[in-house]
Amino acid sequence: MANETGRATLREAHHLTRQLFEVVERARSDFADIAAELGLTPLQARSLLWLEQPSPMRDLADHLACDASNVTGLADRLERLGLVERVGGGDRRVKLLSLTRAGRAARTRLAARVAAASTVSARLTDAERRQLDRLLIKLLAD
Amino acid sequence: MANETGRATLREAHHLTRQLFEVVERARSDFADIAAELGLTPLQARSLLWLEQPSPMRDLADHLACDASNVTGLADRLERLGLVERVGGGDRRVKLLSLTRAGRAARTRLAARVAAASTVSARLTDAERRQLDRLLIKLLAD
DNA sequence: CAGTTTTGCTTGATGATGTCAATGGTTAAC
DNA sequence: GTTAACCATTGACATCATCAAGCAAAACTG
Repeated sequence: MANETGRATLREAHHLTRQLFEVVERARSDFADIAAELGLTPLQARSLLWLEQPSPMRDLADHLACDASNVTGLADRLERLGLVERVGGGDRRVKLLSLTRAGRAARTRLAARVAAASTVSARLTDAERRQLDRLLIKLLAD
Repeated sequence: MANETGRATLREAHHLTRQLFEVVERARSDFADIAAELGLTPLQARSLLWLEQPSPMRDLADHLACDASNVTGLADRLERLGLVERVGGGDRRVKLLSLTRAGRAARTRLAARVAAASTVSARLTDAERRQLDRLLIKLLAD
């Protein structure tokens, strides 16, 4: 690890990591732009897209991998924007976040824009996509 | 784009994008952990690593791709931690951020930990790294 | 059944980061 | 030498993150 090859590998790894970050950063930025077009933050847009079905706030917190108290504020803002509403479920502890009519419209627009902008990997051929898939799977293996 | 192939491609692209995010998220999380070990936020750690030479706050703002006013607060916090200090350069408008002795020590520790944890692509063979490099370059092409 | 624990949501405190607009001091450009 | 551009700071504001505390409802336990 202290020889020439080791150092070269480290530099190379760093280079690859930086490129990976750049690709993702670009995708993230594209998504943020789309969200901003609808006056939403990325997190709000992600929530909207995920809320295909009325869902417990707890589940949304899990999906977003954030604290439950965070979702309270998030839901407050989305509610103030008229995009979601809190409705009761069977369990009276639980509040389901349900898209309003306006929320569904926003979600549809979001989805369409995201799909249209999903050119991230449109630059790759089928074979290249399969290659990338294989590499990413290897990187993500436990 | 409305045929079977088009739809399949879209799904596939989404799948790949999600995997890319996951890889980067893992790397980001690893970095955040390392930063946290030194009581730093990721942004503070990035700044420290970048401050190899005393540099204008403006340059740091450019590197971090954030507003200059943001760097003021960032520098305040790093200064409060005793890791950097503001020193004057030739241009009296400019303030250089310069690592203190403690800052250099922290930077060294950070760099070592980052290098050791840079196993993100250590799971790939040389050939696979070259493949990944080629694919990422294609994704990043303008 | 009664008492304890767990769960789901909210609230409040606190901190880091992001934006924007305005300011003061300095340099550069015309 | 006046004007324009630049650097850092400040203040107001919003978002997102964590943490601790609290309440109500459910689930579990003896």
